[in-house]
Amino acid sequence: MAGAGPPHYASWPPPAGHNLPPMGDMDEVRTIFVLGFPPDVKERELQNLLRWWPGYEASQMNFKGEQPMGFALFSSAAAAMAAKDALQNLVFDHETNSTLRAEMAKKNLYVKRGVTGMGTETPPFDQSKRLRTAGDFSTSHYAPPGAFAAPPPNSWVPQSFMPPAGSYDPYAGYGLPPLQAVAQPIVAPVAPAGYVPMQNTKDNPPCNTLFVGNLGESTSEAELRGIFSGQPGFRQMKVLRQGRSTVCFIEFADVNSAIAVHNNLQGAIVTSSDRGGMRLQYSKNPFGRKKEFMNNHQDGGAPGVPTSGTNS
DNA sequence: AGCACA
Repeated sequence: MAGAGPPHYASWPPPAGHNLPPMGDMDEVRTIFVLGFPPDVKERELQNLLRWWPGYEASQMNFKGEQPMGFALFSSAAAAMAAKDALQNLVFDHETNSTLRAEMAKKNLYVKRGVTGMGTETPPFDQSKRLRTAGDFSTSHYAPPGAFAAPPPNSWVPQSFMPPAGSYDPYAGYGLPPLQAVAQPIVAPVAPAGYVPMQNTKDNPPCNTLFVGNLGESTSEAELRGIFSGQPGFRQMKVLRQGRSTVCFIEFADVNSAIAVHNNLQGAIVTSSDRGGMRLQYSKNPFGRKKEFMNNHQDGGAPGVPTSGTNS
């Protein structure tokens, strides 16, 4: 099973800058996945945030979970990557301490062109009951209606950034200045206050999602996020309040990242909790995967291995 | 100890 599975992230062109292939292959993932929005975010906000970006094609906000999830499609993997980096750690809303986290999506956002019911495509994550796109963009790229003269200040938008009008070079804006320097993470990395020996009986087989237990009801999500969000491979986390205790799920990009954190942070003290150290276990069900029992006897034993999409 | 989301 240790198969060298197909890479989740298609191999991008190296950041050499100018040797980029003209308009990436169509099978490259050129969609980003953005988390960290405040719960009251509007899809329009995502669109207005991204439509300035070179190569932006469409976006969609998914409100299914506790946290809104944004997806945005770009004209190429390079453009998507650049936008992803630009959004990384962007403070979206100071009031709610919302800091964005962006990753490459696993699949491309499916943009419904018309209302034609070709519903066989599978957009990232859940099948869209709620497929929304940028709306009406009949031109190859979105041309702003002219309402906005200047991008919002204090943001990632480089000065040289102008929505291209006629000739469109998706790489014009690439090789951008180090944008991360502008957007400071508000989720400061938090080092655990200390460690407590934690015996972990009854763990599950390793997978890319950790289950965090032994957390008191007072446990602060911010502290957890501070501890975990900086860990290599961190994808997302979800906190669940269960009466007088709290549990938390953390998804990582791959099983190895989860294993590392499982070992390194075992028993780490969570200050806001009143129970000392946290217990880290592998989740019974990885993020985004349903347990399949009777449904699929063929795939009985690899909890950590997502059935990577049949990319047709 | 407590395992959601799809």
